[in-house]
Amino acid sequence: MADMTIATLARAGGVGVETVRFYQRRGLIEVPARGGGNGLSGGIRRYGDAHLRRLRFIRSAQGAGFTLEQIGELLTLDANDDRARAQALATEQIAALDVRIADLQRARAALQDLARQCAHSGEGECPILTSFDRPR
Amino acid sequence: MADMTIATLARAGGVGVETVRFYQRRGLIEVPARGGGNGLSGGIRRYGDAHLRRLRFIRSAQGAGFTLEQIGELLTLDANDDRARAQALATEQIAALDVRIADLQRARAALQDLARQCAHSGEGECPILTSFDRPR
DNA sequence: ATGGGGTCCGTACCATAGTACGGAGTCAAG
DNA sequence: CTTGACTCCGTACTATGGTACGGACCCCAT
Repeated sequence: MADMTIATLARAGGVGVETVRFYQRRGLIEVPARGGGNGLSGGIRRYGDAHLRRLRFIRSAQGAGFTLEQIGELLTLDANDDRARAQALATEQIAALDVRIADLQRARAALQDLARQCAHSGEGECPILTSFDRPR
Repeated sequence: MADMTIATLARAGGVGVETVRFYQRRGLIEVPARGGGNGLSGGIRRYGDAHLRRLRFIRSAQGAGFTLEQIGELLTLDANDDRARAQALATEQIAALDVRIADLQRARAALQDLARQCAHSGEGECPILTSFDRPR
C-alpha cells in the first residue's frame, strides 16, 4: 500500500481528504516531498504505510479521548522514546475518562428515572419537564 | 430572591453574566421588560425566581448531556405539556449516553492495559506509543 | 495532445458553547 | 451631583475539530 495519493490514504484511514490536510496543518502528519521519486521537480505528493499508520494512530487515540493537542504530544514522545511521560499522559487520561464516565452514568440514571416516572404517572405533569428545576 | 439583577441571577445560577446573556440570545431565557415596575421608561432589567429556575433547568439538562438546542425543545415541550415527546427525547438521550459511556469504557480499558504494560515491560518500546497503529 | 478528474494550497466557513470588549446609559451612595 | 460600579447591547473573538471553495497545476487514458 505504498505510494498512495492523498485520496487513497484518506480512504484507507476512514477520513476525508480535507481531514488529512487538516492534520498536516496541525503538524500531526508529515507532508511528503513532491514528485514520487522520478527525479522531476513539482508533482503530486505520495504517501506510504508510515503515513497510514500515523493516520490510524491519530484516529485511535481520538477514540481514547485524547485531543489533537495531546496526540501531538504522544507523537513527540514516540519520536523521543519518552516512556515516563507517555505513561503519565495515559494515567491522566484514564482519570479524565473516569470523571466523564461517572458524569454520564449519573446523568443516565437520572434520565432513566424520569422517563420511568413520566411513563407511569397519571394525568399530572411529566417529571422530565419539571425535575431540572432543582439545583444540582 | 425576586428582583435580581443579571449579575445576581448569574451568581445564583453558577454562571457568568455573559452566559446568561448568551442564553437569552438563544431564546432559552426570557428577557424581562426594563424598569423594575416603578413606571419609568428605560432602566435595568429585573429577574425573578422563574428566571433562576429556568437557568438551573438549563444547567441541569446540560449535565444530563443535552445540547442547548435539545434544551430549547424541552422548554417548548414544557410550555406545551407534550409528555410523549419529552419521553421520546429522554429515551433518545439515554441511548446516546449509553453509546458514549460504552465508548469511553472501552477506551479506558485499553489505556489501562497499555499503561500497565508500559510499566512492566523491560527495555523495549512503550506499547502506548505503538499500540494505536492498529486499525480500531 | 487534450480533457477531465485528482491534487495543491490558502483561505474562509461551519457547529457548539461560550467569553470578551467597548461605548453608552443607569443607579445608588457619599 | 459626581463618581464608580453595574447594566445594556452589538459585535468580535476563543477553542475544538473539522468542512468547503476556488484557482492553478498535474497526470493518465483515450
